[in-house]
Amino acid sequence: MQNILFDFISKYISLTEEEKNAILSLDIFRSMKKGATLLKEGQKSNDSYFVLKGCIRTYYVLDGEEKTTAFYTEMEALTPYCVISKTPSQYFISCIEDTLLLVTNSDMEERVNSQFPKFDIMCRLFSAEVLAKNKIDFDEFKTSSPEQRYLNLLQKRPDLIQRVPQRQLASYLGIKPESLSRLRARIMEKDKK
Amino acid sequence: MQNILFDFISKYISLTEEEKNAILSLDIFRSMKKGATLLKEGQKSNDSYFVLKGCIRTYYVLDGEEKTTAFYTEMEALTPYCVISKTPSQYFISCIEDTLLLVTNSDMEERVNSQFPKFDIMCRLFSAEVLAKNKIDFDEFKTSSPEQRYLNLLQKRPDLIQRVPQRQLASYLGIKPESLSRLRARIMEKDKK
DNA sequence: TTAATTTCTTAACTTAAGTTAACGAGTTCC
DNA sequence: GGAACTCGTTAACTTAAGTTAAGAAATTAA
Repeated sequence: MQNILFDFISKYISLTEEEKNAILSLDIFRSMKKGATLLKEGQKSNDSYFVLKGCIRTYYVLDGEEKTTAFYTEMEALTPYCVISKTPSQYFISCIEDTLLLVTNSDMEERVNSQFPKFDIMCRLFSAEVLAKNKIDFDEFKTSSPEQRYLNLLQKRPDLIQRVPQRQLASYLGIKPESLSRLRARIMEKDKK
Repeated sequence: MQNILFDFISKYISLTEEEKNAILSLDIFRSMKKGATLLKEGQKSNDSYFVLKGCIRTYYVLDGEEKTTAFYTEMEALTPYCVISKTPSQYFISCIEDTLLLVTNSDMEERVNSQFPKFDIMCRLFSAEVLAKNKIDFDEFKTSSPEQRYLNLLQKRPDLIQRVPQRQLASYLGIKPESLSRLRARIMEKDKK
């Protein structure tokens, strides 16, 4: 279980045994059940999440409707905006599957990072990478139609389409569930020909 | 001119005179003319940008059409994905106005950061903040209609609507220029009532 | 300053997403 | 086991974005 984490970290920095032990001693591994809620709208929090196994999502409740905007799966991290801004969260975070997470809080991070400055470097490298990738994703979203987005997802993250309920997938694609159904039927029809 | 930068940095860390001088000695200030191109599709680069004054945009050329996906104005930073991935860029970057920039390359950053580990901390804090904000922006985009996006932009970044050509604004909002024109006319009509 | 080019707007038409409603197939909960 | 709910799909209808085209306005280049 730890190995998943250390393999991931090794992509950015190399760790000594001492540093590995420091991480393990933090007791940040958390196992969550499907459906469990990590953060609620209106709530304040200092916790960041890193998914080792499973899947979590962020969603808003707008006009009584859930709008799922993002999924985080293996080796993806999320620091909610409320952690940065110290304001109540605008969105919910919950587990779509049984999920194994790292949960860290900002105090803990500051402490460890000041003890091991190397972690600052890792965080910098990791977030620069995620930032640049997010931009590409956002750009792609802006420049394509719902149908193209769906086909694109089918290529790049076929697993998501399997593991996520359709209605969540729909709002992730920026459309209504009925439109996703129709769009899928349209694609099937084309494929037949 | 430097003060703009140091004021900004002071939001994250405090700098000694030595550290300030180290930054200044890097010779990273660049003044660009309106229309100048910073990065082209297909090109490799190690340069990151930080806008001190003016405005730059990123755009793709798809089917011979320019698709502008992002604008960066005062105190906003961009590290292109090609810098991270070491692959040719998928998008262009150019100046919409006469622009004053910091241009840093990754070697330079590594050197300075290793000399002043404090900079790693700053980069970590800054990118964590930008990352969390980008997520909110993306979420907002997904959960709203083109018209809502435009009204939202009118609230949050009225300056952009002034300084940016309509057709660039349209693709930034994920629609065609004709749709933006129509949408604006629709809003005007509503306002009249 | 004029000519050329690009930009913005408007209009008519097409296409697809939003909306509302209905139905069958699971799920969850008494 | 049955009732209440939720989920995914389909259909009919509404609304708005995409497309094509044309003309006026603004920019740019000669």
